[in-house]
Amino acid sequence: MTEETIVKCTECTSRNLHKDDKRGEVVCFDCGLVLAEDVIDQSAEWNVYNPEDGDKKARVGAPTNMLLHDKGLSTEIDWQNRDFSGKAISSTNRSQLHRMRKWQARARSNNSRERNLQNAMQEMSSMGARLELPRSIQSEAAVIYRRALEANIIRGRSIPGVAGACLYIACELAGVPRPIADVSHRLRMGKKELGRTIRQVKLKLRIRTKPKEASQFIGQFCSRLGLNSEIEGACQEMFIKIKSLELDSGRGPTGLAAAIIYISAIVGGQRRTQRDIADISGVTEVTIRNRYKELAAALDINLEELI
DNA sequence: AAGACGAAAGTGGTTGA
DNA sequence: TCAACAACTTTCGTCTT
Repeated sequence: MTEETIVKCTECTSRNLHKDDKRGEVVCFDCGLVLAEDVIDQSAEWNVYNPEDGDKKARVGAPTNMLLHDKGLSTEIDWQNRDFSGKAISSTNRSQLHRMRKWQARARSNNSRERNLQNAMQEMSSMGARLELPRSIQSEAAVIYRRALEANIIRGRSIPGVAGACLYIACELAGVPRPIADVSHRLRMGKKELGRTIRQVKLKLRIRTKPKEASQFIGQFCSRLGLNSEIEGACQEMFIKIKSLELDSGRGPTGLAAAIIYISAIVGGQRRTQRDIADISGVTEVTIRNRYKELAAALDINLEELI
């Protein structure tokens, strides 16, 4: 109801708003502010970003949830040698208590860690929702975060920073990478810093990811541009051709995907502006231009006559 | 007025000596 | 470790629709 009336962001007055029917949210693309939401975090299903991922589609959710910082196992052990009624505890029990305290102390040293984890898990959960990620990817991110914490990577960095990096990496590992620009924008984080943190986390945890391909971005970009599956299919076909001609080597996959979509949309009679495509793909108009000129020339496509 | 264009200078990451 | 390098971004004036 309220969504209908919202045209401008209350924060930055941008008109560049994104309405997501599935989630019932209206989000400002420029500052990331959620202007309206009916339902919080209802999506537990996959967003399918490209056709090959269709068969991976599944509802998931492990019984033990990695997003919880513990499983309710915390127990406090008092330091006084008294039982619950205040009586002194017999010496026979003392050694046992002593051992228990030792363990408790050991747990205490993990206490700041636990607190960090607790914070981070909450943070990640809301970040995951903002990125519209399925639970499975959020859980994977949580696992990565735990490892990062154990490897002392968080020191000197912010919890949200590392959490964002973990979410990004989890997407990559799941085969559904998101542009850094998109992630940083939605999470309201600096692109440079996010990129740096991602690299460092990957380096320290020895996480290797396959080089990304434009085809992995085509689906998500098309859907955000409101382009139908015909156009998307044409894009994927064009990508295959481009790849076989090695026109993709040394080019950024997001920029390439953006250019492919720009061309295919015009050819398919559903033109989108360079600006619109630039906004959702996280590359600039300049890059789209450079790329599409290059591709059009190599593929011998004359766009002028189609406009 | 919006969209597209392209030159020029700047940025950060990669590579190779 | 550092400089050279390619890809991409930022910025901006200009042309086109």
